[in-house]
Amino acid sequence: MFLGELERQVLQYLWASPDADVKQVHAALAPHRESSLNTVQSALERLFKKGLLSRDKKGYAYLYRAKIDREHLIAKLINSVAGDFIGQGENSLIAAFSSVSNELDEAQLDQLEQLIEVQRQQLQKSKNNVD
Amino acid sequence: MFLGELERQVLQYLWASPDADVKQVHAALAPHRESSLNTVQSALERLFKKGLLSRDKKGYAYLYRAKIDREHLIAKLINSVAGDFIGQGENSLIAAFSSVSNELDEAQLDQLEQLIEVQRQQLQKSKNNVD
DNA sequence: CACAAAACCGATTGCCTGTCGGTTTTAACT
DNA sequence: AGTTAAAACCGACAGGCAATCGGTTTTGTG
Repeated sequence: MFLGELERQVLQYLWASPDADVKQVHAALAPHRESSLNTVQSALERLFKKGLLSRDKKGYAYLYRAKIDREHLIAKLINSVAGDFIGQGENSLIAAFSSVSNELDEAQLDQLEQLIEVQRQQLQKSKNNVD
Repeated sequence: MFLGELERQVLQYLWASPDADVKQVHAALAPHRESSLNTVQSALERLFKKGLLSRDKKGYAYLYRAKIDREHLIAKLINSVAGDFIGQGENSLIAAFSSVSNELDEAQLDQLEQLIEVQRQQLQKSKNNVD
């Protein structure tokens, strides 16, 4: 999967301001980019067709929302670029982690271990909920 | 940065068999893909222009080598797709890690911590070499 | 039902990969 | 040095996708 510059900006805006219509998105992007309203409309439609946005009619216009949050999208993108280089047997995510890990310094490794600890607690919690 | 299918296959081959000329690469890819020799040549040239390969003349032909190993390339790609969504202040790599970490199970977290440990030792070693 | 607002469609541009034929360069051999 | 075959290089074209936007159709509302 690949996203263009405008599509990324649209997504960023919708993460910050969900349930926006085309005019709002266009207005918000106007300072940074001189795209016509139709152009923004097209980007919204493309993202919708890609399954990244959902929408509901409200009066005349559609209100758009991101169907996926930033973290999950980044995870998907990482999986996508890494998966192209990693065999089916291997676990892409772990392989990707290992690809990056040898560029990290000690402080970053500390941060990482904290993230792992958080995720461990998360898993423990959902386990308890199932019990 | 984005790589096409043929470019990826070429890279994969060169990682396994460095210092190959066009004919070798073409021969190696032939079973999987029916590209002409010129097509493979173009892919090699494009990768060279992108800075991903180096080359030296040996007789008639150039011998190509990957300038970057698989792990570093994946790391670069991750940085590239993640960086588009992450502000300049933030550390893209850590942010990317955190994006993926909430999809990992306990076994994978264990693997990750091992990787971190390995990297810690790596850092310790290079520190000693400097001393 | 009329009409304005928004959605939708189609065409165009630009960029990139893959494709390859044909020409130019060049290494090697006599 | 000249010939020649091998390989590099150049240019063109197709296909796909994002961005662009004008113009037409659909549609919600008074």
